[in-house]
Amino acid sequence: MDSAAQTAVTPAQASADADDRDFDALAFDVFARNCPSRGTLEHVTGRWGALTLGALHEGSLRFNELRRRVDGVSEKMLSQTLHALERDGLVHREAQPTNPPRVDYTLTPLGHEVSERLLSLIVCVEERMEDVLRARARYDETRGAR
Amino acid sequence: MDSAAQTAVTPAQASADADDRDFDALAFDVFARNCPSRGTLEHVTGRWGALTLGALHEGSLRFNELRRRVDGVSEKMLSQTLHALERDGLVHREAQPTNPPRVDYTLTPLGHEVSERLLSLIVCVEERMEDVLRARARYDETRGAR
DNA sequence: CGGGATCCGAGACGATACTG
DNA sequence: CAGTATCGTCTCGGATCCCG
Repeated sequence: MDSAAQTAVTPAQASADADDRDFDALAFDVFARNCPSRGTLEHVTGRWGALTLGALHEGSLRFNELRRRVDGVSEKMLSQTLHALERDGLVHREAQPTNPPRVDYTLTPLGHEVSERLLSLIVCVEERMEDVLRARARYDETRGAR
Repeated sequence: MDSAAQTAVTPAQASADADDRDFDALAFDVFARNCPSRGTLEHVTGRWGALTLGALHEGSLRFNELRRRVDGVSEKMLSQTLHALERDGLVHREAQPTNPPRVDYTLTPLGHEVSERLLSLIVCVEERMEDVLRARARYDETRGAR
């Protein structure tokens, strides 16, 4: 696999002392303001994106099944979220022209890779939630609950 | 049946109608609307939370170092983000009463665990960014760019 | 059932100014 | 340097109505 985003560097210009920037060999640096990966990361980690991917990680789901699983999401936001994820190639949409209409949403292989990491994070947060709650109580006590 | 009635249940988790949830034994289900873990997850995965934790994963940083590392963040949002993360017990703030003032932000052990998973996700997205961009181009082409 | 279109309020966000 | 306070903008997101 070649990296298409790699910029050709002339030997004359490639001064070996690029010491100001510890380049980590990544073509897409999410820390840079204009990097497209920041947008995708926000789709993935956004309020509804994360939960949607998490729900689909268990298997294919239909629109209203997703709505029920992701408690509290509105039709609009779910639709919007699914569009963004589909556009980014993380979710596959399969519509069947039956009546009543039936549409299944599934993770793509790429989406599965991402959601696996995401789930790991979600589970980690869930498991450590008691620590978080204790830290919050301590913080609020010290600061007078702001 | 694993319904161990004695599993450590915190007083904070009061709403428990567990008749419909059979898939796991997690006390804090992020898919539930009122679960506090959802808030913490949003702090962690939010636009600035994720990048802040990612930046701190490499080591302790000062306020303005963070500002420079997390490209594009405003003082206000960085401050706000750090407060939320500190309150959740993910970031430790250490102020030294020197002149000029010096404040270091460090990940707590818990924060480190979380940021490790987060970084895994971030790196995954960065590495697969070319696939994402290709998927987007295909999507936009098919749909006529919306 | 599976959505799209529209309205509108709340909160996120950035720029600026000010403090210690 | 390390923030807080205030203000204006602008997006997010829910409610509602509508369609195939």
